[in-house]
Amino acid sequence: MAKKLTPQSQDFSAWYNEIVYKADLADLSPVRGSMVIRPYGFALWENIQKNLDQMFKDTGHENLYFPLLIPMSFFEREAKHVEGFAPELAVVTHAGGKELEEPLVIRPTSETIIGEMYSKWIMSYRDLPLLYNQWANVMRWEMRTRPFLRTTEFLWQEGHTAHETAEEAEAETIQMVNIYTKFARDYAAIPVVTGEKTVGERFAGAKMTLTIEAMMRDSKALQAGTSHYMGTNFAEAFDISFNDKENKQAFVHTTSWGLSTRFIGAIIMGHGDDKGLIMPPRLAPVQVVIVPIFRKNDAEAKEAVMTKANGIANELKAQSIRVKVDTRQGMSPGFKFNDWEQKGVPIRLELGPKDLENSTVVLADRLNEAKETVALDRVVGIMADRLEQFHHKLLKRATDFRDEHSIEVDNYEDFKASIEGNWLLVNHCGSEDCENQIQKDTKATPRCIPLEGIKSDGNCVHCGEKSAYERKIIFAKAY
RNA sequence: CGGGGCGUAGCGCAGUCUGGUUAGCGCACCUGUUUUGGGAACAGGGGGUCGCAGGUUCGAAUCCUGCCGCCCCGACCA
Repeated sequence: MAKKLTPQSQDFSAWYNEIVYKADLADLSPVRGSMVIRPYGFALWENIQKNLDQMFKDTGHENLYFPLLIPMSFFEREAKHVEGFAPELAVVTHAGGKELEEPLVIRPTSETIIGEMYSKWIMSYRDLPLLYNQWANVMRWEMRTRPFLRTTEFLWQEGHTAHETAEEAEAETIQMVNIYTKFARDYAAIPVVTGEKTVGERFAGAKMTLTIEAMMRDSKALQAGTSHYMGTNFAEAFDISFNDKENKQAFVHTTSWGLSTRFIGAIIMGHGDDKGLIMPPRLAPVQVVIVPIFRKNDAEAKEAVMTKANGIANELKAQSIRVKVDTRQGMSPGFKFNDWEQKGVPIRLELGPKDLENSTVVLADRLNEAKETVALDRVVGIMADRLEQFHHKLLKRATDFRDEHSIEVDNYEDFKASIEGNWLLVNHCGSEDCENQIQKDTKATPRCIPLEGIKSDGNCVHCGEKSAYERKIIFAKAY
């Protein structure tokens, strides 16, 4: 713990790996590529879950649960889907001491088994729309893994809806990406760019993929949530048909949308600095930490300080503020200050004998350099407002950073010169070959066609063909 | 699967080239004392199949053979 974090500017990846372990978010597990999410990390995930879940329910969705194992044959029904996932499937071939007749796949996503069940449940237009979501774990056997960003097993929610018409399903797809956008901005203080994936970057089997893209502090992009319109592809593969109002058979239009524990990676890299994490207050496991200060052999002072610290904590709890009193023994106050800064707690109160004499408390804000002294009888009253301000300061900081590192370029020389450290807004022809050449050249990929982008119909930044979109699209290096 | 590297205490490493008593250092951990308002100091202490198996030798962490595992870079990906 005494060791300093590697500065972001020196080695961003090293910084990331160190802070994940130092802040007690996660630990390595014995199985390659999978991790243990520790209480501090899991509390963050629980806060993500709780708030997103409410947003889903507010828009009419219900939760349910599908099983982990899926028959292998299901993956062969939708050609593009199997093509997309085949290399990264983990397969169970033996159980109960015998080889299974048909191998079972550990779900990499649940479209197929959900399709199977929906085909039994949906008979009539009266059964539609079907608006379900599940919180689950999934497995994808990735080549290279990193804590939270890409682990073999990860936690997520996957929403799967079925609709009567394309229009309705598309509206759902857009509604859900908008929920992700709002969640990222209003809870995580991350100003994502929302847009559509190009054909080459679409989800396996989808007709439209919408994404939220977040800029990390090294200015690389992280896809933080996606919402897909599947058309009738899955309905046709799994025979999800219904009788419409005219008593004609029709296939349903389906959507799916997901946000995973990767989002924790977005919070770490989107806000963190050289001191460690910076937790967005609305999701922070601990919003306020109180560090009591006293000498071990001064029982009277200890008693007075602890009583006051617990008193403040109880009053904050009564306002539903998540507060912790650091009662750990044998650690110097300086150590504790650094420890909580590393963990990214937004506001820290330091309370010692000197403060009690003056009826004050020292308040340190994770985003400010300077500390301030606040009257003891005011500190509880200002806290909710301080946390609100913290959220807005954090969001502004991230928004300014994103905007400073987003630039328009209109020729390939400038593209190559500025791709390091920036998101580039460019005209593009829409060809997958052209995308691939740019990636080979620069490691940058099309992140999205922003929903609210700069209108433009110029020529492709790389090949000079006419733009395929009526707006500029974002290219960036990504995680 | 191509290229590179590493397996010695919970973590990070030295020792291996040139075999030799009890395998060492830093951090972490335990006990005590003094400390405590920005990562405390001192003293004492616990903890090891030196990746695994075999071989050479009076003697192997060190030399030989085989195996296993992990990490980094690339192609793939939320």
